[in-house]
Amino acid sequence: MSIDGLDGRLLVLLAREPRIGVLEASRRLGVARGTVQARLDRLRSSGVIRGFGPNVDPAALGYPVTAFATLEIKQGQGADVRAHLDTVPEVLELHTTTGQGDMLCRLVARSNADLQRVIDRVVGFEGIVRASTAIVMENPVPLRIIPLVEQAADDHERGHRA
Amino acid sequence: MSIDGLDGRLLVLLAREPRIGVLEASRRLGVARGTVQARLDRLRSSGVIRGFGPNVDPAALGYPVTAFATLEIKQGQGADVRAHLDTVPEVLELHTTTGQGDMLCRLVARSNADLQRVIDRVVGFEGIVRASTAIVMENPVPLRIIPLVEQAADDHERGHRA
DNA sequence: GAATTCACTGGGCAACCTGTACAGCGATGG
DNA sequence: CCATCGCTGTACAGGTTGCCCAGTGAATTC
Repeated sequence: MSIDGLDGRLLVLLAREPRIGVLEASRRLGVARGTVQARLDRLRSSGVIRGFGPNVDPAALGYPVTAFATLEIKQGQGADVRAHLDTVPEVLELHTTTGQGDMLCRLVARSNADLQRVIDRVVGFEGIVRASTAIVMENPVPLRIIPLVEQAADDHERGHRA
Repeated sequence: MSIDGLDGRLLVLLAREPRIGVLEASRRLGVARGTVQARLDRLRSSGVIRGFGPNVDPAALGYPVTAFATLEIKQGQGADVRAHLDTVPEVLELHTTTGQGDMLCRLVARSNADLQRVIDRVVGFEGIVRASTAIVMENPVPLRIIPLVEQAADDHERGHRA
């Protein structure tokens, strides 16, 4: 699946002003409404757009502290550890990785003190050998996708022109 | 800012079925439409809901490889490095952290080979002393917020009942 | 070269939803 | 006891959605 310039502009538009509807988007993009509708359907069914879930800010929920924990897992305990971490609400995401650690997870907590409780809960589990935590101080680049979308669209255009 | 049970149910509902409107949400929650509207306004203006941007899947855009890079920065070069990384589309997010590394960033690439190009571009910059990269193999817990929302709502309810 | 396929356009329709406003009502708190 | 606050139920106008269609142009196929 790849996207063309119109898809790219549509995605950027939606990312910047999520509240606009299909009609308004078609006006902004200078195409017919049906076109926008068809593009959106295609982007959704092809999986490029997973959904339009609300972006909830953990800090506003009372969890202003974010941290990343690298976990080392005892051989063969991977599945158990995954299941365990899945039950901890403060674990916002979990990845298994190559490298010295075996897993990397993103945590949030109510305070630095509370982070200790979260970490204890995370690592207090048979199968986790060691954990090293890095507390997030600043977030200079918040999770974003627009630059990548623009690049993907550009690549496609260039490919056609070439 | 904290949320009560109704806010929690509303957020969960929106997370599960983002396409439903205010009217449908009010029907599901068993409250008046105006109530849902007021709650939504409050959640938005208080920052709990940042927006409703589309969730774009980098893999579907042609970037199926994800990696986390820990960067060590030369003293005083932080701002320059941030500005540099901000210009790299494959850098999806960047955090400054405590711990042995100074920064942690999430990268995507078109392939493992392409990841080398991305990393070269990321670290090919005056001010970055060392980088260690962990490639993501699996993502057992994708970025989520619902469990935390439920816990925050429960906490609030319990606080009132107590 | 001709036929076919495909995406986009521009239009129309009924049904629905949104934004906004208002009065009534019960609970909360001073 | 009174005022405030949030929720309910209702109403209205306007915009939007989902869906349909025929026509056009360009690219693909035979």
